[in-house]
Amino acid sequence: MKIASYNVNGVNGRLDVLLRWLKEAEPDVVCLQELKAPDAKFPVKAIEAAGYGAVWQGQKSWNGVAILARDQEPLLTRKGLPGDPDDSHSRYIEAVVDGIVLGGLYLPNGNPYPGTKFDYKLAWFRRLHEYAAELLKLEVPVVLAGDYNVMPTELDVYKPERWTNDALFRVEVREAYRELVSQGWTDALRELHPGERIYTFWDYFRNAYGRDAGLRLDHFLLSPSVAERLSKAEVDKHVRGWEHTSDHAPVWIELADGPVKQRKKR
DNA sequence: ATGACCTCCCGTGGAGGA
Repeated sequence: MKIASYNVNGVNGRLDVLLRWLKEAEPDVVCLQELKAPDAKFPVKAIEAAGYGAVWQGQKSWNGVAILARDQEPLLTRKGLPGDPDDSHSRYIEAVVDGIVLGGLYLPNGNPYPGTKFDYKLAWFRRLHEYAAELLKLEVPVVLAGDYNVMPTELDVYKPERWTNDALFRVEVREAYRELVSQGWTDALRELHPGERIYTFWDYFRNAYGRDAGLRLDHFLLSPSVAERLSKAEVDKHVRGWEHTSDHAPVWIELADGPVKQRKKR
């Protein structure tokens, strides 16, 4: 089972790129972020024509998340993260596909630091902590996938010293990510590629992609019963080199039908 | 230190992104 996450940076402006990648990569499930479209403008017909069922939570201009499933309809279980009924941002959607609970999330950017946007980011992170702990207690297979807007460690930034006061790399945010993982989640890409430089985002400025000046922002957190099935975790980096592409590349994991036994202990 | 680039909006520049 192949599960992907892709911050498309505008689902309509990027529709051709998304469809091209879907055809090439053939993921079974996709979590999308930054739809930048209201519910009524989600391109459901084109996505269905490509062979995917979809659930989505749109928003005019900003944010927006969706879950796609190949040859089936995702079973919607939640729209919005609990903990703040006044939160109007579309940043969390959840569905069950093939017995796995998929939480698709788009964590706030939080810049500039310091300020109200940074405070909102930390508050959103705290709500995610609480809800993620509840999910773990259920002891069901869960994947929390999306754009976390955090580089977890210095290994995840092309030039860490330039980012110390950025909301994506502030110590408070890295600590929040570390605490979340320590609840019992497995960071899938890091699990299979310890010590390796992996980026999922390259900004549009200064030929960042050409210089490989990237950031690792898009993460998969796996509950224990999913983590033992993890067989691959990769970034479709070449997609970032396409015309009219997003500033993020698609990221994906592959799950075996049962436990993968030969994983080295770390 | 700044800006560079790209998206969306009823726009003809501004805001937000990272």
